[in-house]
Amino acid sequence: MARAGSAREKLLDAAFALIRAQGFSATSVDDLCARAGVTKGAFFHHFRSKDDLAVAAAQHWSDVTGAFFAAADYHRHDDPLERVLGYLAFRKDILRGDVAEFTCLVGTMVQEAYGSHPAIREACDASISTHAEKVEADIAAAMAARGMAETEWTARGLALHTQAVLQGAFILAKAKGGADIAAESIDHLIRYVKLLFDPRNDKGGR
Amino acid sequence: MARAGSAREKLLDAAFALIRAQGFSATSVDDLCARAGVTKGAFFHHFRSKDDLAVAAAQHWSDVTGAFFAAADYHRHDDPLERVLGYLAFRKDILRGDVAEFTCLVGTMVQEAYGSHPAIREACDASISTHAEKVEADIAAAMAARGMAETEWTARGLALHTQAVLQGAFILAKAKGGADIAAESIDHLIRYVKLLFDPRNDKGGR
DNA sequence: CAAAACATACCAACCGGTCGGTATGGACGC
DNA sequence: GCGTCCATACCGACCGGTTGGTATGTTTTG
Repeated sequence: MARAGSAREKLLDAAFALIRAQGFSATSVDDLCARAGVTKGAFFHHFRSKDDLAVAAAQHWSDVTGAFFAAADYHRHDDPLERVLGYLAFRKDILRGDVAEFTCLVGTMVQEAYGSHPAIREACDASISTHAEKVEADIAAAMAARGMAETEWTARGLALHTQAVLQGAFILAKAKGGADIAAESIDHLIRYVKLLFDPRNDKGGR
Repeated sequence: MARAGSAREKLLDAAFALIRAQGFSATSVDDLCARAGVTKGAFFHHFRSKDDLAVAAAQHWSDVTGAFFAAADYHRHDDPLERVLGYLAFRKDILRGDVAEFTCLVGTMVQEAYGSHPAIREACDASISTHAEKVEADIAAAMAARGMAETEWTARGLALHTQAVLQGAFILAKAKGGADIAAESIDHLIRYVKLLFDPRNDKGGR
């Protein structure tokens, strides 16, 4: 597809930075072009519309974050539960720098687009769901390894819950202007997962 | 202050509906006036700027939701833990109708405003924090009633975690276009709180 | 009647998007 | 190996409509 360093790549990178910091609507095409160092002509050569850019950015976000998490070393654990807990610890670890540097592009975008831009909503949903499925696989393996068959919750539901906690933690971080409460929320999530898989609480509590 | 049915009230109501559905930036002053059935003159008579409207909307949101939750009947329980669980069950109960009808105004707004509109960020933070403090009071009472002194988590941290889960559940609901996963996430939160207060897991697990 | 509450008319800046054009480079006939 | 052809990548002036905001009335209310 497009070469690295091309206008398309630069516009996508600019979209990551600007939309995460200001939101989608508040980011103009001119803003994106200025940040990417290209002109409007280049923008509309690569993207049919601003909405089209949003969809492409969501897909690119999936690719970039997918590779990022695939390269993380929590996958080394043999025990799938350790991989899940390692994943969550990793998510906590990367809460560094400015808020806009660790928050989620698609989580931010879907809030503005879900009602009026179906294509964007769908692309964001796909990004979140694809990521959740990887977590789900480890959760399901951990359940199977422990013979947990009668839980009143599912691997998929718990995987999506982890994503909800992360997205919510980002909102609190934005509201309070720092990552501290986000980290605390992830600690609660880690504690919850440990409790769920604790033999004393078989069947998921109660 | 302003009478009910006045232009100010109508504009604030319009802000609730439009911003929850489209976000803050995508909602124009003209949109708000049209929805409220007033003119621009009325808008700028009551609010110095669009940002000013956002701050007022966040404060009004605090008032309205504060009264709404104060009137809910989970407060009847004598056991503070039952009040906490009743609160969460209530939050799950009110996930009805369109997504824009049950999601959080300030959670939506702070995503677009945190970096560039400090006054709005602050107003949203105040709204979330004030609400969380009421949950915190019941959590703290429940901990005291059970003599839980050595937990590695605090009442405030858990209260904020409940808000993070709710905000995250809203994002997933927006991404997926329905309330189902939001409800499932709240179920996980309820299960977590029960586990935390389960005597078998004293000291908060591990 | 004075002040508060609204309406009307208007503006400059900015918005997403279009359009005619150029620069580059690879494919292909000869 | 050289000119023709064409697709891709990119440029930047420009357009009509919309934006937040203002200036100046008119109406309502205490």
